[in-house]
Amino acid sequence: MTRVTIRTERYTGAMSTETPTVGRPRAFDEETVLDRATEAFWRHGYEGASLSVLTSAMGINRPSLYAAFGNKEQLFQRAFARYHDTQVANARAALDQPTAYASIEAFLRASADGLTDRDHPAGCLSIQGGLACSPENARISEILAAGRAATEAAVEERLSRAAKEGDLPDGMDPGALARFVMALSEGHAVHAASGASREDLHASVDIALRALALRQ
Amino acid sequence: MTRVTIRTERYTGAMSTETPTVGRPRAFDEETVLDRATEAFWRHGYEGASLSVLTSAMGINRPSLYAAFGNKEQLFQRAFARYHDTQVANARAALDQPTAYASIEAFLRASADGLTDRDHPAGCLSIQGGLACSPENARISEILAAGRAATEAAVEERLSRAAKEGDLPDGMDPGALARFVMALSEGHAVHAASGASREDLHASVDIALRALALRQ
DNA sequence: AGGGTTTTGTACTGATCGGTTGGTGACCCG
DNA sequence: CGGGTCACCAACCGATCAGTACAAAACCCT
Repeated sequence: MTRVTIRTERYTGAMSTETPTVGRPRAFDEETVLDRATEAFWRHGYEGASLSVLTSAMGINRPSLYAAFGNKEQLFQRAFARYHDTQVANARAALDQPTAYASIEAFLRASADGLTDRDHPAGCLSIQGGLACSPENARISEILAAGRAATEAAVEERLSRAAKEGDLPDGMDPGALARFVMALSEGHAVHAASGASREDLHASVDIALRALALRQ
Repeated sequence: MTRVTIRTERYTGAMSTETPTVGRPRAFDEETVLDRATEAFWRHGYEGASLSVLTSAMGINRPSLYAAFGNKEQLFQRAFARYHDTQVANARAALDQPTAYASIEAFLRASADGLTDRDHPAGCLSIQGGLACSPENARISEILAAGRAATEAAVEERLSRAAKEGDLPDGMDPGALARFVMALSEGHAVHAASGASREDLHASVDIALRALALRQ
C-alpha cells in the first residue's frame, strides 16, 4: 500500500494558476463549483458521481472542469481537501476543551451535528466517497482512509495529553479510546446516511459518554 | 423511499429451478460461484465489481451468470442474502446470552472477529457494498440499509426483553442502546476495511462495554 | 446412434464511462 | 479597432459498462 498524504491546507498547486490578466474571464467561481462537486461526490461516491453528474451539478461543462481541476481524481482530491477544511475541521476544533471528557463529548456532538446538517448530504464524504472501489480506483479508498486516520490521530493526540495530565480513567489507553471514538463517529455517519435523525445520534453519544464517566 | 425487504432465508425462487434431468449439466456449483461473487462485491462494492471482475472471480462466463442469477442486481441480492445467512447470522446468534451485558459483548466480539476474519475480505458487505451509489443504483443502497436496520432491530428486540427483565441500567433506552451498539459495529467495519487489527477492535469493544457496566 | 434439451464460449449490442479536439466567443492591451 | 489569449461549447475519442445472440458442445432418453 502506497503512502497517501492529505492536503489539509488550501490548494495552491501549479494547476490552479492565478487569474490571468488577458483572455476571456471564467464564467464560474472555482470554489462555488468545487462545493457543488463535493456535494455530488458526497451523495453518490467517487465512482457513482460520473462526469455527467458532476458537470450538471457544477453547472459547467467538461472542458471547463478539466481546465480548472485537471481530471476526475484531482477534482476529488480538491473536494476532499475542502471537505476536510470545512466539515472535519469543525469536529477537530471541538477537541480543544479543558478536559478529555469535554473534548470527546464536543467532538462527538459536533460530528453528530455535521452528519445531519441539512445544508449538506447526510453522512460523511470520508466514508461515502468510496470505502470500496473498483480495482483501478483503489487509490481513492486509500486517500479517504488516510483522512480518517489523520482525524483519529488528532483525537489520540488530545487524549495522550489528557493521559499525561491524569485526566483519563486508570488504565485507559489513549489509542484505543481514540479508535473507539472514531469508530462510533463513523458508525454514526453510516446511520446518518441511511436516515438517522440528529436526536438519534445524540442519544447514542449519551451512551458512549458513560464509558468515560467512570473515573479512576 | 420504497420499502425493501431482506431475504434472510435460503433463496428458493422461481429462477433457480431444480436441476433438470435433460440437457447439458452445469459445470459449476451455484453456491460456490455465489460465494466468489459475494467476495468480489465485498471487496469492490456493487459498482466497483464489474461483470468482468465478477465473471473472472466466479470462474464462469457471462451467459452462465445471467442464466443462473438473472442479472447483476439479482446476483447481488443473492450474494447479500447469503452474506446475511452466514456472516451476519453469527453476530445475531451471539445475542442469545442470559444477560444484556453478555449479549452485547458477544455481539460486538463476534462482529469484531467476523470483520477481521482472514478467510474473507476485511470489513462488512453491508457497508462496503455501496453506502453511496450512482443515482441509477440507489436501490442497492436501500437494500443494504434495510439489512443493517434488520440487524439493529434484532439487537433492540433483545434489549427490550432485557429492559422488561430489569436487566438494563436505569433510564437506558433499548432503541438508543441498540443504535449505539450497531453504530460502533459499523464503525469497526470501516476501521477493519482500512486495516485495523482484530485486537484493535476488541480494545474498542472493551471501552464500549464500560458504558454498560454502570448498574442501576 | 440420433433427437431433444440445456450449458457453454465467442463475439457482439447500444449506452455510458473518463477524457479531448477544434472552432467560436469574450475579454485585455495596444 | 485589430491581435493575442484564454474560456466556452458541441461533438467526438477509444475503452468499458451491463446485457445478449448464436452456434458448438455435452448430456439424457429412446
